[in-house]
Amino acid sequence: MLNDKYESQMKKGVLDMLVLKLLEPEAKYGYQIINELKEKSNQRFWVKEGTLYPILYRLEDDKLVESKWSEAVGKKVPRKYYVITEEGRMTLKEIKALWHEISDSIMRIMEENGDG
Amino acid sequence: MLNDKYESQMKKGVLDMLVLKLLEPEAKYGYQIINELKEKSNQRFWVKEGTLYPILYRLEDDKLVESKWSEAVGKKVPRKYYVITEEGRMTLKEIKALWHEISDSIMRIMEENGDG
DNA sequence: ATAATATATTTAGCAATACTAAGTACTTGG
DNA sequence: CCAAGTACTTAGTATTGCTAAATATATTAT
Repeated sequence: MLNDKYESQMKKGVLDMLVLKLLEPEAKYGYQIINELKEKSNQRFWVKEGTLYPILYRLEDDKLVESKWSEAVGKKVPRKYYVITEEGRMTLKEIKALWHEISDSIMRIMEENGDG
Repeated sequence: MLNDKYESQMKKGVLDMLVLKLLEPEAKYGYQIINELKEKSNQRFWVKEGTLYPILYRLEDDKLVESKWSEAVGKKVPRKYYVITEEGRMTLKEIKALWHEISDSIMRIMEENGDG
């Protein structure tokens, strides 16, 4: 399907932003982020692990998040929690502003009448 | 600059849509499309030739546009005009709807308060 | 005339990122 | 015991926007 191609391209760049946004209120682990993304977007951002984890590693390389393994409480599977950094919060604000500017630009062009 | 990276990623997928949109009212040639994109987006979509022409070739491969060289009127530089096809018009509608859905999804997540 | 700028298209190669697919490993329910 | 769910990792691919340069003609300035 042609639309699938456009859909995955349109997601580029915004996934980082969405992940940072989900981490804004509190630290979360990978699997949890995947599920929240899926739910909050009505299944539109249904990313596989192979999509999310590389994003998290990138954000960590860029110092926008930090990770900490959970203490072994009981017999739980270990979880790697991601915490947004101060730099991450500032970057999130910038990316968000950027996204609004770009989508406003797109909207202006797309809603224009042919004779405008 | 970190933002430049996000900006070019965020443009992915939407440039095809914008080009189709500009071709909707009438046939245009490459250079003209570049200038209109630049003007109508307040210089935000200031694409280089190496960005636009491959997009046009792709759209042509996908049968969404057709191209015709201009007749040699006087001593004008030859121009290759791109004409949107019927399939292109239908696809434009679909991509536009898709873009609205995706950007609405993004908006919903981004404007959410931390407490849910 | 000559040089510089604008118009106009083409192409090679790079970097970033979403995707598929598979693998590892532990826990829980039937 | 076996299947399904949880949780993380990694290899490899395709797409696409970008840089950069090459080609060629037309117009404007010196």
